[in-house]
Amino acid sequence: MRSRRPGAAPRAPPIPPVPPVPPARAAALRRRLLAWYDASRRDLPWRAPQGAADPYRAWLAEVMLQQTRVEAAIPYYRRFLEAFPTLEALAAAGEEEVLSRWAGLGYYARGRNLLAAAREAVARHGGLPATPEALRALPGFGPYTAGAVASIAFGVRAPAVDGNAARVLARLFRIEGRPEERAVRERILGVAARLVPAGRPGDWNQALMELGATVCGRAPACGRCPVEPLCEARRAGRERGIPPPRRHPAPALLRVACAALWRDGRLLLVRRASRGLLGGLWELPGVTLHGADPARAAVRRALRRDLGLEASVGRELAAVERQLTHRRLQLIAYEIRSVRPVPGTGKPPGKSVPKPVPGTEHRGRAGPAGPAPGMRSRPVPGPVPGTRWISPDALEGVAISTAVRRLVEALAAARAKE
DNA sequence: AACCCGGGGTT
DNA sequence: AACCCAGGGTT
Repeated sequence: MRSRRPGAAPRAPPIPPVPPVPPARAAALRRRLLAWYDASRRDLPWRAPQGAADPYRAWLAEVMLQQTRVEAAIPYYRRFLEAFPTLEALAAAGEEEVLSRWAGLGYYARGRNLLAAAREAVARHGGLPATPEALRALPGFGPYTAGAVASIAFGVRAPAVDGNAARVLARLFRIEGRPEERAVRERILGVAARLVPAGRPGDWNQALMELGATVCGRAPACGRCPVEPLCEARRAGRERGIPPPRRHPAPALLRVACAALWRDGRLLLVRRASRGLLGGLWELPGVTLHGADPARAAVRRALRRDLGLEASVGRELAAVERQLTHRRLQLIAYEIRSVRPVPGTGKPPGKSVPKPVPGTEHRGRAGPAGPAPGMRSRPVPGPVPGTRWISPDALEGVAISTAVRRLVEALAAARAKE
């Protein structure tokens, strides 16, 4: 520590540089970690027995693994690959079809971006491009996924730093501070870029992540760690404090009231807008409640505005509550006693629909439906754009969130008891 | 930089 | 209940 000379200007705290990565240390880390990976890597469906992975499969796995644990993604990966075995098959698919295979996985923009990127890759490159820069230009490819696919599938010497790798590297090089801050992130990325070996970039990146997932977690098992002797956080006794935990505000409550419209044992579903919460998925027609909104009146207004239906709203039939990361989602379904078309709105032209507060809208449709679906009378049973009737025991193939699935199941159970 | 986006497991 | 997960997009 050098003392400041009298008269010298007080210096702002220096920006910490990327920690040095001596070649000998890099070589030791690579040797030990790759040996450990060869011996104890998990047998995952998208991993080739040896060598480079199939680009399409590696990409699909990476997207499904975004913010999603390996064990949770595996069954989805198998089913998705069965439906869309190749990049070309995916590119030729429809969004509804893709989203129905994604249903339950969450973060549905991943599914939509996956389809858009597949189409773009086939059209512009005749397949997935090999460089991180070209991949990065496709929807759904951020820095991590671009580096992961380039290194794992194409052998490009690019880093791929996910949450696991970031934690491992921060500990190995004792990088203190919050990884959300740019300076900290740049130091981690700097170390990562210097460490990737030219020989086995994909295995190296996966080894870092694998170590973070199985050994170097929030509560690290240093006794099983192949690089413990090289870990500066461990040497300083700081392994448990790096990285510091993030804090999130308590999730807000989102109350949604909806209508259980039955016809011939089937329920009416409407489609949500493709952006925002649960974008592009099907749900019961309804509305988000604000404050102490009376639920039944709100449902009545929503049916009139969105579907052109005059309805009599009955009692509560079912309710479910789901915990999302950032929301407590509460769904309440009400009985619909009778329903008839609002006079004069059978063929609404460009009727102005009140614009919902962004992020709180609970209708997926651009405008009112055409012919009203009658309950007893059956005026025009033809399909209405943006709506569909589904049987509760035929939910496979329907793009529907877990929350709405639970609600539909509860409604079917309540109906069965009558 | 801050916020949004699901669902589920671990501690 | 807090925290996290093979992150990316938008503002």
